[in-house]
Amino acid sequence: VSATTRARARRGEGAQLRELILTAASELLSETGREEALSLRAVAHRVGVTAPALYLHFPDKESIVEAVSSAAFDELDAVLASAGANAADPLERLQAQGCAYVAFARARPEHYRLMFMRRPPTVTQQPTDAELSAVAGFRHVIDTVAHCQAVGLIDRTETPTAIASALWAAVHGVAALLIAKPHFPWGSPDALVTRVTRMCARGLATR
Amino acid sequence: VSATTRARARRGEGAQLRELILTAASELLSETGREEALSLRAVAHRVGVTAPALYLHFPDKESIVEAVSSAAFDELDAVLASAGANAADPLERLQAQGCAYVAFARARPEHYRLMFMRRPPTVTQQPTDAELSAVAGFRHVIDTVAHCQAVGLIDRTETPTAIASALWAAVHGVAALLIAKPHFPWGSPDALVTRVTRMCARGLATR
DNA sequence: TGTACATCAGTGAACGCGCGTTCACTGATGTAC
DNA sequence: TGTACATCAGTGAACGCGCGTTCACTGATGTAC
Repeated sequence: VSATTRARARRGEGAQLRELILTAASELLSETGREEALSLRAVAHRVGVTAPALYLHFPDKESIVEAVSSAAFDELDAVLASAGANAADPLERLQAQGCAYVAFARARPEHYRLMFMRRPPTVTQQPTDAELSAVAGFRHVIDTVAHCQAVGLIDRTETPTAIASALWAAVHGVAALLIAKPHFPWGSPDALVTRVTRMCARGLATR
Repeated sequence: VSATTRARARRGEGAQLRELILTAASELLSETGREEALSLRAVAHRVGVTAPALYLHFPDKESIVEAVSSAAFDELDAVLASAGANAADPLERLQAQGCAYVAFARARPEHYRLMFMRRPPTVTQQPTDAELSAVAGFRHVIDTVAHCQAVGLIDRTETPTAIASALWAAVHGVAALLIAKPHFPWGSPDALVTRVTRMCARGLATR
């Protein structure tokens, strides 16, 4: 919202602007909670620069959005990597990862929308950077599932990837509904997320 | 896409246009798969009328969108009401309802987006018609859960509504992910949905 | 040490576009006398 | 049975808006001689 003009960068330091653009875009997304608020003019204004200056670092708007999304995927990756690190057993760790996932989504709802709720590009193309990062974060869940299977907490009739996909879908559902229907009478969001993760854990556990 | 002009309605029959508008809007959504394609001009053109004519029946664009969404909620309600009617037991019926839910979402992805993945209005207002319809459809799931509890298939430590919410979240996750990330290597979508519903059913079932 | 010059990091104005919406109007259809 | 009139179901042109993007430019900064 501040409108002061940024001092021009020195020779060779133009690349600083790139980071400032991404930060501004990300903050704009968090603060307004509306993807449409992320216009080139708004981003540029927040940085203290004019809109065409953004083209010095990005070929078009879409690539700015994708860079923001990609950074958010990295963040989620870190969250999942550390979640439940000190859990008593891997099945508990799995639940902790589920809770952390939803917490991330609720903390950054508009980023989460960008990451997981956007309309896919109509052209069937290569996986984007963002999609690859998604897979990277997903890896932590697959590993935990495999660990559960290794110690006999989950049986081995299905692959870790298949099981992790099912879990992902379930927690994504919680995250997405809480974001899209915040006024729905869920009772407490925390209760919903623990209920779902517990239901999943029970459904997977060996008897 | 056809451009022929529609014959003007006779006196007193202007209300026919309302239905035509809703049908056109709904078809446009299905065919293009893009909410942005649903512009007043596009809808009007498809009906064979000029854009201002839409204001004869709707105060603004938003109320057209909401009417389309509301109709879709009614459809989903019907789907859930009849799904798994001939299941062997209520727990199986619950799974059938889950599958039917996802099938609906996949058959009408853009309608599903409107219903469940849209940004909520910033003003915290009364529940919309659409939201009330959502509750109506949700009722069928709550009933099935209650039935399961009545016959001892699910234990009674939690309320039917709480359990149904958890189930809704889980299947919503499947639907939403399949819509938003269709190119992700899920394996077969059907496999994913049965895996999730089975996991949930097992997680809820009494031992 | 001074000066001409290339380069870099931007600016400012403008473009075309599609959008929701408004407004004054028109012309066929039915009604009253 | 004929005619004036009100009403209804639209039309056509225009509005202002914000958007992504382009383009010619400027002026400070560093470099070569």
